[in-house]
Amino acid sequence: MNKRRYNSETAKQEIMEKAWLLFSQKGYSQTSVSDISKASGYSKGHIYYHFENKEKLFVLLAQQTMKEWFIKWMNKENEYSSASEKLYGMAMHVLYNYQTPLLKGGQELASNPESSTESLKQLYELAVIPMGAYRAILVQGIEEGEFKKGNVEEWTVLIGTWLGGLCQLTNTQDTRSLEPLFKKAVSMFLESIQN
Amino acid sequence: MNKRRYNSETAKQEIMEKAWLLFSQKGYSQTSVSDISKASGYSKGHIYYHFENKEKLFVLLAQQTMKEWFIKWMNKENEYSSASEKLYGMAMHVLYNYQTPLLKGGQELASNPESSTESLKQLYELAVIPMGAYRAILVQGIEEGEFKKGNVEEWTVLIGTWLGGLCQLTNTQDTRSLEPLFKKAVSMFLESIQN
DNA sequence: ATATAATTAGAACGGTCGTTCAATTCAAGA
DNA sequence: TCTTGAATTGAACGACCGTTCTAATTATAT
Repeated sequence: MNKRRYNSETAKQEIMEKAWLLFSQKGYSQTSVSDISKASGYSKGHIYYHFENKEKLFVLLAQQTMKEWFIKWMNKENEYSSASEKLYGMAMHVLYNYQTPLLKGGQELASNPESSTESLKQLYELAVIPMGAYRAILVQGIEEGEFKKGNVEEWTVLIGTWLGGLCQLTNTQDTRSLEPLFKKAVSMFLESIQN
Repeated sequence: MNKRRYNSETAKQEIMEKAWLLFSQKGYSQTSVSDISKASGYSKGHIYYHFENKEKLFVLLAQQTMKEWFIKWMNKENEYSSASEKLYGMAMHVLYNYQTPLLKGGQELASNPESSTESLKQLYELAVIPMGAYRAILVQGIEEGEFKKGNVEEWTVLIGTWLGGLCQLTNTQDTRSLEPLFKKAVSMFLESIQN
């Protein structure tokens, strides 16, 4: 093959994009570095020029994905005023932006005894982010008298697991068609916590 | 090694037990046939004497697990009379008997493009079983006037995803300590559908 | 023009994977 | 006792894994 010279940074970006796609589709261990090489068009050696190893590449992508998810939510949050509206908005945000396939890869990596402890820690910290966002909404609702005074931690976990569970459906169903279901979940949840 | 002769059926059983354990702990692709061989004490060749291949072995275990889950529920169901009680009972049954780790392996297998279509179909049929059990409870509740007349299919999916999402917590938290959370989810759900 | 360093490809490495197979042992029937 | 076939092993196979290394190419600075 020719050793053309291309912008190294865009190369890195392209590798990350293709890797993200493959990890999402096939999971962590079922995606090989060769797969990423073929899909991106860059040699295996070049991938290792940019990234220390497969595990670190994955963690980086997971972090980036979660970061984008959070920033995107922060930008959208102000569109809603009441905590109830925010909860509906969050449900839609989760439906359309929460990348369950990639996180599934994270569980895979996490359950592998050979994963480095540092990666495990980093992945764990990732899971905390959405919970924080949920909690913030619930706290606002309580403070403004919109929601009852209740066990915030419990509520946070409950809405988190519900939305997470619903997200699994995106594997088998069209995203758009799931909107009513997500909204229904929120409305049922609100029935219990609203004043 | 000596080629001792042992009861072949118990050998098969022991292999299945160890395989089940490993698949649950490490997932599908991270569990090798060699792992199963070492853990069970039977040679690799002997595993292939009993099972066509790794994929079929896994599907068999998944089917068996789900079957047992369902039978166990059927036996327990009569302990509860009202549909509401049954829903609480089901939540506990799911918490203590729903083998998420193994099903995680199922998702792994399902997302692998090289899995045989037959295995995929069999895994999909598995996911239907618990939904049927949830639906039955909801239908009973409606027929006996305990629950509102509502969209049963929607309710089924909603309680199913909620319980499924909550089950993920068993990966990081003690099962016993999750009881209140599961019960709280059911009580919130009931608030919305009870007459 | 030359030297140096960054970049890129692809072969090579040691290992493991799922699977197959020949060889062997054992139990039971003839 | 001899034969047959089921049971069992472990070596062997080809493929692929993540990673490393060498060599080649190119850009840049001198």
